[in-house]
Amino acid sequence: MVTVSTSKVADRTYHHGDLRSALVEAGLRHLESGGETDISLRQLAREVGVSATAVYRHFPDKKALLAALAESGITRLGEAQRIASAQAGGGPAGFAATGRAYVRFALAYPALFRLTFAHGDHAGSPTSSSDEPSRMLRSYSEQFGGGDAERLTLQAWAVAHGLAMLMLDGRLPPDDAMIDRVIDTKTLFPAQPGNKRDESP
Amino acid sequence: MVTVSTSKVADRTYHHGDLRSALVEAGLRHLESGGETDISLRQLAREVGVSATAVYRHFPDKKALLAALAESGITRLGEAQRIASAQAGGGPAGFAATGRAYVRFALAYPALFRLTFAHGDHAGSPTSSSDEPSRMLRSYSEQFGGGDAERLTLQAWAVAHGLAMLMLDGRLPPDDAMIDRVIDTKTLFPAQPGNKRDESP
DNA sequence: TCTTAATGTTTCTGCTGTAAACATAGGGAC
DNA sequence: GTCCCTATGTTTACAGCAGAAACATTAAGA
Repeated sequence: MVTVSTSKVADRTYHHGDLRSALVEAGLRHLESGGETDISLRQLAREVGVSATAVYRHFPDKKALLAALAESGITRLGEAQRIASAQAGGGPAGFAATGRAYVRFALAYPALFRLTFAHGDHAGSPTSSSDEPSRMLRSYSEQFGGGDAERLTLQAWAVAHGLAMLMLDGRLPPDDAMIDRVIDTKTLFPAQPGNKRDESP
Repeated sequence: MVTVSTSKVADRTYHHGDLRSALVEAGLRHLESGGETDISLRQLAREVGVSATAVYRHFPDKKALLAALAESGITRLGEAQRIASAQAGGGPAGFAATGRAYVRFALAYPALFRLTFAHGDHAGSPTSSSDEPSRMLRSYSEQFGGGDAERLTLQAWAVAHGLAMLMLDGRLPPDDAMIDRVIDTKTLFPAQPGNKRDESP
């Protein structure tokens, strides 16, 4: 009577199979489910059903795990922005939509958003970054920046990021209408033809 | 041979004298001296020369101590902004100066700045706050907001805060010239007479 | 002088990240 | 088929943390 295990799922074998992915998934679940920023390696390991120190076979330290999670955060943010941009039909409205999506993403996944911006490896301005949020921002700014694309890039990013952080930190109420009012095409980049703020009726 | 102590200073008595202030001062020293956000109660207590749990006679928990430190942070930020505003001679230039001072303060005292915005008790927008940074922001926005003061308040705050956070988190280089370029009177609130961005020569 | 309230200390619990030594399995070389 | 190597687990241990509970000391007022 041999206890050969032919079932290949949930078998509690000595080796987990794909612990790295499991840890990242557990971490994401944790981050998405609540506003709690703190993540405990041991807790994560417990949830995955593995000893605390097993984590170190896949990540040199906690920071590395967090960095992996942060990467997922950027990806998801990019998806949200791409969808918002498309729904707005591109153009100046699309640009504004990516900004609003940025803030709404932060409010929807506070912990993930915080982590994303606290633990990115990534050095350098969006001028040199290749992640999707940066690329979209750069692209739109070049379209509507009117000779000073970089300034627009920075201002647009700063407004969205600042609004997001202030709302996350309870400095401003997480008001949806307020997002629309602050991230406004007309007042934020009025340099475009047909988009001037001084046009009188 | 009585060991009566008549000296009233640095006597290592059982009772510290003013432990609460000493803890806050030690905390501030800690926050100002480096970029490290983490503060340990025990370390603070050690520096002050007192047992770890003595802290709890003056603060219900760690959060409360951090909140006290955060309050100091707001005060100092306000001072920096008031000076900058005065040096710029008030007006639109003064407004921009408060914004730049905001970002420079963040870069100069990263840990203190972070703490200030992470652990403020304070609920509500700057519309209702009475701290000096909020009052200055409100006042300037009403002067130059041109009918939509609240929007200007929010946008100005968001730009400064966003830029500060992005630089603190290593997303943008802490470039002094970049601060000047992003927080720019002409492009950020162009609604003022004599301050239009579209005036052709 | 005696009592009491404020403020400090010791001791303890349960949590954390992580280092070191050991255990187990799966796959390739013989 | 057997043997050994390597990847990936576990156990154990350490130091540091926040905070609760019980006890000690002191200053001030009745």
